[in-house]
Amino acid sequence: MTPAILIHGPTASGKTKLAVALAEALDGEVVNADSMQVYRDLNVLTARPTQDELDAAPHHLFGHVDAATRYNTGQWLGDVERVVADIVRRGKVPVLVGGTGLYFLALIEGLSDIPPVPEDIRADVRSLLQDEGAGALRQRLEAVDPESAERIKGSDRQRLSRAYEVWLATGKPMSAFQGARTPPVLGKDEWLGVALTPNRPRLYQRIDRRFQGMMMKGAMDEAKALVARDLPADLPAMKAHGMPWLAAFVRGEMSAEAAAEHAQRDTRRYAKRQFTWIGRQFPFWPRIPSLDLAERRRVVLALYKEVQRGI
RNA sequence: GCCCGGGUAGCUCAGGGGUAGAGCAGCGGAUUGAAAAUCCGCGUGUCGGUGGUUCGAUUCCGCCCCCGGGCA
Repeated sequence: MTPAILIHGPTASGKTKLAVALAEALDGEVVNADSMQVYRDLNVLTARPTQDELDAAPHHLFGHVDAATRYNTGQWLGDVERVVADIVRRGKVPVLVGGTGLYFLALIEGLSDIPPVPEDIRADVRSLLQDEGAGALRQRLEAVDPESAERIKGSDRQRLSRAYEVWLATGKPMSAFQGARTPPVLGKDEWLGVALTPNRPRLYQRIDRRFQGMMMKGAMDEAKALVARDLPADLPAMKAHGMPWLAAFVRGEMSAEAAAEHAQRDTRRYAKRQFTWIGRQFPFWPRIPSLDLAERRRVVLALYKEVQRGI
């Protein structure tokens, strides 16, 4: 098949521009691999591609989910499998781009084959966590799935919840599922992964400036509209960088300046975690430290040619 | 020029003759359907400079430099 290109890198590293440039050069189509850019209600705030960029090449899985939905890795994997298959069938090059490392990991290594957990069970566990706390949830989990409980550190509410949900839904410990994985959407020779790794101080500067730019492009209106929907605060979409703080500003609980500072700080911290992820999970993906678009494009196209020759 | 006050971590500051803390920022790590999430861990330092007193000075003394305020 036509090999796909996977572009990963910390937030504000210029992934979108590079993806569009590559799609144009290779007659490709851009596919979103970012957990927040899927939400329709979040455009400016998640730095989705601009109209010009959308016009330059076909785009998929951007803004196709409502903010009220609890979208997740499994759903994305299903969506992306369908989209990539279609792109390949039409003889185009899939260019997957995004900041969500877990999505890429699932894409190339598969996920444990765990049946979907019904929403009512998930809601039960959420309220259990709310009422009893992480410690109690851990105790419950220890009783039914000691192996997972052992593996999950501290009061990691999310992983404790997930493991307990799986047990409630399937009657089996999550650890029993984790030995095997679903076949990956992209096999070993079907993709080229590259990681954008700009200098950190410069990236932090870009993050801070980009947020200012978002504010000028209507981020506040976007936040207001989302707040007006009065959705549960624990929805993924409500946790997009800046949303909790802008929401606090909208409610009159915080100054705009403080909200901006918090949003920028959260984003910087996220970029730091992304660096860790790239370093540890994708140690063999070629690094591209340059911030220059033409240089990046040249490097990736050269790598891509090598991959094509190898197939 | 004179008189005060201050120069300690990236920032705001505490401390005080036995080479130093706190908050924020930051750094390292984990990561299997919430992942822009969630969690674990870590003070990162010529205590402005230079002489002196002292067994020992970031701390006390002298001089110098810088910042703020006051008087001229």
